[in-house]
Amino acid sequence: MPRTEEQFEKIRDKKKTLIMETALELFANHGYYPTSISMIAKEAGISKGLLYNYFDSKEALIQEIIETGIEKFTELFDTNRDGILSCEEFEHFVRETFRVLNDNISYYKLYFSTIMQPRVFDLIREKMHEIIPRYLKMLVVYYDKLGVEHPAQEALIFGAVMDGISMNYIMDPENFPVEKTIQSIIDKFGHCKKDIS
Amino acid sequence: MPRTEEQFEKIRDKKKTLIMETALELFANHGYYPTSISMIAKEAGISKGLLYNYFDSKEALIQEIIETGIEKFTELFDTNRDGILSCEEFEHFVRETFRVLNDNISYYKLYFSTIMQPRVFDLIREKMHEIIPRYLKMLVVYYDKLGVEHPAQEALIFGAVMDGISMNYIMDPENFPVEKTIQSIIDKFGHCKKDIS
Amino acid sequence: MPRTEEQFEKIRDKKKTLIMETALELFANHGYYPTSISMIAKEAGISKGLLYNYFDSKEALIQEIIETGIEKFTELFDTNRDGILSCEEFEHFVRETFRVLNDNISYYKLYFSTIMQPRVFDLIREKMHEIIPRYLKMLVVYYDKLGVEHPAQEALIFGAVMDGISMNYIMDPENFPVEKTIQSIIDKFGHCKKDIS
Amino acid sequence: MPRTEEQFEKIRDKKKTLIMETALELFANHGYYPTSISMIAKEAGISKGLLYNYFDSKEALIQEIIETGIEKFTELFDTNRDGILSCEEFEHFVRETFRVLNDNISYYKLYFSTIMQPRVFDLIREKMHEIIPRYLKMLVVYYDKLGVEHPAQEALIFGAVMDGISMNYIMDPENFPVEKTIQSIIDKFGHCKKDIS
DNA sequence: CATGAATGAGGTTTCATTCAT
DNA sequence: AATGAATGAAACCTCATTCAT
Repeated sequence: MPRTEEQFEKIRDKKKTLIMETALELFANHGYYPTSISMIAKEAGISKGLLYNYFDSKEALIQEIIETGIEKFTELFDTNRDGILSCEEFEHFVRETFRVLNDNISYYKLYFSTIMQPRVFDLIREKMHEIIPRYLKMLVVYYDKLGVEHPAQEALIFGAVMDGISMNYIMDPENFPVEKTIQSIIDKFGHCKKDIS
Repeated sequence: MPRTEEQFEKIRDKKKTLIMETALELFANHGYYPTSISMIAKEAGISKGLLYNYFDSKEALIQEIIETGIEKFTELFDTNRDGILSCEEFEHFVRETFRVLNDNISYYKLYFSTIMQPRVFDLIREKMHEIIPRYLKMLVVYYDKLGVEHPAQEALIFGAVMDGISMNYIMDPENFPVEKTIQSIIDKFGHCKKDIS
Repeated sequence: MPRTEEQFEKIRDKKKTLIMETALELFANHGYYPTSISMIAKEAGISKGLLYNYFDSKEALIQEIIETGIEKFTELFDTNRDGILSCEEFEHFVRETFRVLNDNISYYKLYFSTIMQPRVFDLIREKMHEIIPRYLKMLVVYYDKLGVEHPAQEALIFGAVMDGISMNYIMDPENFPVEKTIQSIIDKFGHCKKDIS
Repeated sequence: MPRTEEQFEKIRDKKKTLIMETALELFANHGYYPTSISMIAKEAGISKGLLYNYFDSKEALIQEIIETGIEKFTELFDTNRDGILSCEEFEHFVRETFRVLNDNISYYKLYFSTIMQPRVFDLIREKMHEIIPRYLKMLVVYYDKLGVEHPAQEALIFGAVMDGISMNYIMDPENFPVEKTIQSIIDKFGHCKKDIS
């Protein structure tokens, strides 16, 4: 009995996911260039040829890995969000960031090791230029609503701050003072009136 | 008549500097792995062989480039500093950071593109583990003196924030709101009493 | 449809043998260092890259060639031999040595050109230290049984003599007086009572 | 006061000897190919350039080293010898061989590591073809005079035997049974009537 | 869908040799 | 006589990619 179309697709999806996850792990821990296609294939338990059945090139592979990660990230933050952020949601946003980082350590290791590499960044430049403004705009609106003086600049600074915090968290999650940082960030960049109770 | 020792030393110093500067530029703009020894040699106008007269390997080259940069950085910040920071000096520290970044854009491009790459970071791990604690300690003392509640954590967070700020500045110096950021950082992380005048 | 495991193994075995035989010939006739991987690949009709698919390095290649030869040699002499040599077997041993040399001229050219080269000998030192004592012991027992005065020393000398004979034979097999040498060796180092008929 | 011609020549000779001895040591212990000109110059405490002032090439260097050794060897054995060997002189010849080997371990290490290497042997082939027959002839005459049946073949065999003995002695002089070997060789290859006393 | 042998361009590195000083 | 910076050819080796099966 031949497999149905769906079954085939399921197999393909599974293999593709396997390859991407294996590659992500290796890219994150050894770096993009030092990780060879051979290593990935061996680690995933498949042949090099099969890998090329799923990805046109090593570049296409990392591109898809990073883009998928970005999409997952945006999905998480776009749920029920129309671009308008409340004070509670700001706190949620910060907390959620740490949760997402923590759930995808390898991915963000790769992300930060890659984001500043010219050749690799070229592969995702467009995607980034499409995503980032959305978040910035959201923050600008937020700051504007709260009466912050230079909302665009404040948004930029906040973004930069979150980058640094995330990078440092990723480098050594065990010893990073998550809770204190969240409080600090909210206090300093949330611009919310504190409850006097 | 052979050249004198000094003449040779002068030649060596000049060539070594030339090689390092050329390599830095290329590493910064293309990345470490995509930059080949051939490219560096051609750009520097020397033969591949000569490069190996000055550096044992490509790794040794980037290692020396990064370490030299770190040393230059520490020299700048270590002058007349016994580890005790005043409020004015804190502001100076933040301002100076931007100046140093701006004067060494290529170097910091390389630094950030490299710092998260496992293989490359291995080459400078020790150096880093020797430098970073010095700065953290200085900040901890500073915060402690000002009565900040968790000085060590605050220092870590401030360090992470400066990383993110620096990285974003380096990626696009033209459009980064330097002055506003400096103010913001000092306000939020300086913990100094503001003059009411 | 992919090739079966056996098909792959067959291909690998064949190629590996081809490479080793080609390399042996070149190493023997030009020397180890003057023979480049390129020469071997070209002579074998394959790409350089493929050679590295079979051998990790040039050193690994010569190592395997020499070790394989040593193993073949020991196999020949270990058949039906429990370490006890009779007078007839001593003669057989000497004769067989010439036959083996003659059947593997290239190999022994390589062997003798290599055995005294420090770097190369390092690669097979262990193997040699494992093989040689076995043969010496056999000879010691043999001489001891025949009542020779210093059997260990006699064995050493005989070994040295056979080395020299073999080396000279290899250098110019055509003009070497094989039969006379065999007789001479047996007479002088066999220590057997001659038949008086 | 300018140096005299002789003084210059003396300096030249001294330097040349220094280079040759340094090179011999390194060639013997590391091999010809693995020893670089740089290593030799550094070890001898001179510049690479100066070395080329004395030797046209690396090949010329080893060639001169080996040829000088051969000449020294023939000088030793040619003194007061018109090609006629007595029984006592045969013994002397064997003993002398060990003494010469022992006094020039490095040289013979190099000699044996080199003699079978095609490229290197080419450099001294002529010299060898000029020397060896002289010794063979001397031995042939010797054996002929003693009534040995196939003097030419016996001479060849004896030469081969001495090669093997020498090689083994050089590889591990400490543990080689010199005295016993000398006796053994004289007994077996001297063909002298033993004194019955 | 799946394999891994095979390729070839290009990478890093070495080193005998030259040459300006 | 002496230096060592400089060259360039050629060495060893890697690896993304292709392809016959």
